Amino acid sequence: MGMTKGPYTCGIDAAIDVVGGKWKVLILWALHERTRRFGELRRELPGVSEKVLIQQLRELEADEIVHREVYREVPPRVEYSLTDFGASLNDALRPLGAWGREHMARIVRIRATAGDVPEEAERVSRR
Amino acid sequence: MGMTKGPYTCGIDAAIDVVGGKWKVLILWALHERTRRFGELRRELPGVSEKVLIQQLRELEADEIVHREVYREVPPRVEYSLTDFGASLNDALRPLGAWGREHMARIVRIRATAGDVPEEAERVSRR
DNA sequence: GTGCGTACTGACCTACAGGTCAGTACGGGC
DNA sequence: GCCCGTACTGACCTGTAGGTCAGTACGCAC
Repeated sequence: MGMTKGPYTCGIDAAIDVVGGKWKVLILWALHERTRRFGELRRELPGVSEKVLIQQLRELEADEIVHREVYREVPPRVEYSLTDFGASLNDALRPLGAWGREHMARIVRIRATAGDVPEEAERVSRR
Repeated sequence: MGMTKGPYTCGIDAAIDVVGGKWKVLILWALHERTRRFGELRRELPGVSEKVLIQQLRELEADEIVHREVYREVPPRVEYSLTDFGASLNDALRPLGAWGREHMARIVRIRATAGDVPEEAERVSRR
């Protein structure tokens, strides 16, 4: 995804570099309500593979967004939670989530209507 | 990028589907201040290829985020601007941009320090 | 000693976003 | 007749994010 990009051109660039993985925002969303075990997270994100889930959790941990707590038991137990830093990121994402929720219907409608591409002649404005 | 994903799991998912291209947020950012010609945009986004820039502009146009105005002159002139819908998306992105700008130094520092991966033993908490 | 549940790890593969580069249409200037 | 600048288009290639799947360590229960 991102990771080790050169100096960012703007703040959004930097944020996307941190949260740009396929499942990362969903992970943040899931951890927002409460601490979760690895297996819980996997069940929470239908379609994610174990490999990628761990991978993205590790990256988020490296970025100090999530905290990983290992309990040396058998069978093993690992709990993931948001750090304060992660919580602040989640807050910053909230307006975007609200926008998406608010306009989801419109987006879906546009997507469904796609293919009705107007001819170039019609797209052009006469001067 | 996104395009025609199934029903979204949450609002952020939907928003990312719209704005998830490599250059799309930068395009929004550039158009936020003022209308731009195609060539201006290309110069504004160092590293973008013409093909991809056009592609992403077309997708944003299809999503009613940007407006494309063609002036039938020679040489051709095409101006891109934000729609009201696009402006609202830009507003929703602002907190994320602020977060990134605010914590950019930290992110860069973390990235630079990466490789100092603590041993598993040290990462584990004794109970 | 066989099988269980958990949280991983690693080799392998694939799809596709995005990059490269050459080509097109248009009229104006020389 | 030829080249210029602009805004594209399309064939081709590549890097890599992410998916599949098989394997591991660990103690406990039976």
